[in-house]
Amino acid sequence: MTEIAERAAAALDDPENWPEDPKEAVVRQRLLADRVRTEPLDAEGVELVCGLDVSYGVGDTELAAAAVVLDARTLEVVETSLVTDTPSFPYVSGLFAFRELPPVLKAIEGLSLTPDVFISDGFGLAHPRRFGVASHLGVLIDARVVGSAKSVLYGRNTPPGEERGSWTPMVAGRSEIVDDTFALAEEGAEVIGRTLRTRSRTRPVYVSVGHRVDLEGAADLIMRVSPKYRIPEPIRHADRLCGLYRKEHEAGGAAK
DNA sequence: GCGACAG
DNA sequence: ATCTTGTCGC
Repeated sequence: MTEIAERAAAALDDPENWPEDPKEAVVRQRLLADRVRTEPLDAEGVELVCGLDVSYGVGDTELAAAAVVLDARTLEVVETSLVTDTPSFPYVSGLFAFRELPPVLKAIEGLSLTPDVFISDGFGLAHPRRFGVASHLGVLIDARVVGSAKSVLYGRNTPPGEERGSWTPMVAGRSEIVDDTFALAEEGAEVIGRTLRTRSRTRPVYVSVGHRVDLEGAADLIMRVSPKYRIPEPIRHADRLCGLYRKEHEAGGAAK
């Protein structure tokens, strides 16, 4: 078992990590948020990237999580890990981690490789308490994690240019940001993420620091692993994998 | 009080 | 997230 797998198992076993209700969950987030660290990430130096995603079944009774490791250079899948589970926490915007991390940690536990960085389908610092799933996961297993979300949760956003590679900062709090002149935002307000166009004339994705990466490196990595489609390849693979897996699971078990 | 609200 | 056919575009 790898060190990361062991830490994932330990995080799952600690009851302190899994509050019963939203109220306690918020307290837990505030406590752990202090542990988030930002450090430089050399996107070009990454060799193994792991995409994570969760899919849901009908009636809120089952979900599937996938961890897919890709060779960052060729973008070929080198390992996959799948797991099915039962939701034990309701869906509450801002408290994602308490619902999705249990199965995700189990999927990570099943990996035999050690990815250089993980990509989570959600936010990191671009969160009301600066502690979205990406940061939460990173802190629990002490790994590098990048957050890549498909829609906005928190902060001010400005649409980037239409071409692939264009981006604008996501800003929290009061800012003097006006239209596309975000230079002012860099000085006064807090930059919590990046609205990034991974594909020309297609909706952008929202990148933020999860844990032990910096925003520059995170955005560079997302661009590197999204050469063709809007959604980063690691996430696309994880999405497809757990989606199909869950479908087959229902088809075989739910004999009506 | 009135919106907004990751997957 | 999920329920769902065709359709416009490269």
